[in-house]
Amino acid sequence: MDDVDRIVAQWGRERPELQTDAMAVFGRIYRLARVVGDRQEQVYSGLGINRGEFDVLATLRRAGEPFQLSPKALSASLMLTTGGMTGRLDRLERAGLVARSPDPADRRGLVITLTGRGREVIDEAVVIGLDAQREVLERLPEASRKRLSALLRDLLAAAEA
Amino acid sequence: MDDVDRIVAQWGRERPELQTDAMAVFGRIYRLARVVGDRQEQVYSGLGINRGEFDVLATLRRAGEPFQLSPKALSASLMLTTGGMTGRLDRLERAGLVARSPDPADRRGLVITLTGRGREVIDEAVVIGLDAQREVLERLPEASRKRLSALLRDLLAAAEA
DNA sequence: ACTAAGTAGCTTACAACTAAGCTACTTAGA
DNA sequence: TCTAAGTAGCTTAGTTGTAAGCTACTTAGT
Repeated sequence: MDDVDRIVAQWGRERPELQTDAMAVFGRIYRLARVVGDRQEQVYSGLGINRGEFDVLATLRRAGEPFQLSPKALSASLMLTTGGMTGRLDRLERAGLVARSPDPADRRGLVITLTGRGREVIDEAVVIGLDAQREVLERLPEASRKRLSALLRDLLAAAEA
Repeated sequence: MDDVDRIVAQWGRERPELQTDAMAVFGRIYRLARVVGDRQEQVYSGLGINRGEFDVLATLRRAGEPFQLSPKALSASLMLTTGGMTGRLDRLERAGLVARSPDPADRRGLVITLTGRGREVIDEAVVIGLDAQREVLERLPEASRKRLSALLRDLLAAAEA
């Protein structure tokens, strides 16, 4: 009987005709996103970045050598408006973790490059962030983790359909 | 092969030593929270409220007759600072969905009451919000939904431990 | 009964986002 | 080869949150 069970039980008492199964599933998804997200925020703060900035650095890092993407590609990948991306890049540039340079192929555009320091920070951050996630996930037995992973994949596909 | 699979594969190429299982699980949880959350935001907007305001109204409604709670109880229940709750209550009061009145038992405190209009709005909102969630969840077979629900419950317990 | 500590709600300052609109540049079509 | 439409990144205004600190009130310990 956790908080979500209590919420569902309250609705069951107040509105007995309601079909509340979906509420339990998504209620727990929202809480997990918040609780684990806050935890990641904490571990990243030790490196002077927040979760949004982590996501930018990680996207550049994952792209592989030479760790370059346009602001447009970054904002599309992170589902962020271009205005929001401008702000994140301002902060990251000020911190010396990325550099802006003109796109040689398109004078409207910029190229964002991970600096050496930026690469050090993200290479460290991804390890401690994963550790924080594993610390939670590994409390479930291996078989449960496998099943959960497969089911979440199906559910995300359903949500994006 | 969805977006999350692609992200995990990119990390596997760039940092082959990384243990990426947890990333797939929580990456999908974050996306689900965002995608389904945005969807709920949309359906509530037809009633003139957003998701945060829905949560306040829902907490009052679930409490049962006479649909009253203190701002403190609301902010604790929704994991919100008291300043944030002041803002939400300002908007809801302006919209005529809740009323503030002095707490007769504690002169520091207030009692927030759902108005008649507030009750109409939340009783409608909870139905259409649940419909939006069910529309996603019911694309999974019954057995999967049951297993997923149980696994998410275990994972949330692990995250909050 | 008094005082010190705690609590309730609000205010202020600040952070980080979106939406809309701007300028500069690119590209597709007559 | 112009020109109209589209795109890139930025700016501004508005939204919603947090953190910290305030006043007013309550409560626990002497």
